[in-house]
Amino acid sequence: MARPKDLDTLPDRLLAWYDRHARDLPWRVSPASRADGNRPDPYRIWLSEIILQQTTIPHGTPYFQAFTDRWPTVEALAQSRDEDVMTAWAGLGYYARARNLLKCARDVVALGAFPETEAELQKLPGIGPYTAGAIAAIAFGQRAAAVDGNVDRVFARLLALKGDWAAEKKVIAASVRALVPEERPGEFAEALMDLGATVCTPTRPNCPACPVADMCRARAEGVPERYPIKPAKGVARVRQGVVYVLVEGDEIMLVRRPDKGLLGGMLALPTTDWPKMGVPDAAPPASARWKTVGEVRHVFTHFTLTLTVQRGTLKGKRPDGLWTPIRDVEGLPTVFAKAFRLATSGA
DNA sequence: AAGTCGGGGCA
DNA sequence: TGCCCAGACTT
Repeated sequence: MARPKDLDTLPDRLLAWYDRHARDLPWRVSPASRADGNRPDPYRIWLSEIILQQTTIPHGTPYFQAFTDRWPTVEALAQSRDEDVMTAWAGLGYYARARNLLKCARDVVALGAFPETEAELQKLPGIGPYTAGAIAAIAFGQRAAAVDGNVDRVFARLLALKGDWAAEKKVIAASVRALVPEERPGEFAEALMDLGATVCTPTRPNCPACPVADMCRARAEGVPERYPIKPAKGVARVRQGVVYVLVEGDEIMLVRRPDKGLLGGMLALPTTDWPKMGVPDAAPPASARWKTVGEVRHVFTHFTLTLTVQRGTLKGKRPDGLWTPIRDVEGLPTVFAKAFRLATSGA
């Protein structure tokens, strides 16, 4: 794959910049510490990469601390109960990550250790092209590329890529792979991501602070923030449903959602479905005197959900469910936490 | 190749 | 409101 000759000095210049400007992150071994012979812990690198998939560092960091405090090793995590991991993950989103996290931990324990190559890592659940490259490079010093959203943006600008975004992303991946240095491949990956996160930012890139600004075609064109050029998204979709807060005494009825699909495997309140079109069929979990207490609105990636919150006090026989003292409720995904708060606050 | 899958922060 | 964030998996 051909690449502009003028990117040849990028790795050395980027690593020199990284030596002075690396972010200090809980799972990371700094350049100075690496110089002292310290190496990243593959378990912590893997865990941080899974947590940070499509997740900001401020949001993910407290979860990383909580997970490593409670499960300091992959062996400890592999032995934990599924419900405990799902509860610890509640609020982070993309819950398939939590299910795959546990599967992966158990696979790794069965293997005896984390595999060290990109290809072997990518066979594990929850580890795709980006994460495999990141772990191989950062934890095992392999010459692998880790192309995340930051790196896509940095290279879209460096090369001023104007074509179809899906096709340009392949150009970027090939360009980055060709540039990964033999020495310090992991720090090269970290440096590219730091550059994107702190200098080559989405809306207001700080080009004067960029160590490779002179190589940047978007900078030369004068409007670097115009890149990357992505296709417009479709019209926003809206759905609606009903969520039921069924109470008896000081206990509330919860349910466990099926593993597949939206909020899979998570603790939840009973609901109707929320069809793509029209209104849902009423599906209260028991016959009771239901009163509407309000609505909650929640934005998912590809639709906005409005749930009517109905509250009922049970008089007859309890339906099957996870009846839980109201004060002990934890581990609900955010949309249900909103409904729970609405129905139990001041009422 | 296109859809699905969360949640929070910010312009 | 729309976009972004250390993307992966399913169809």
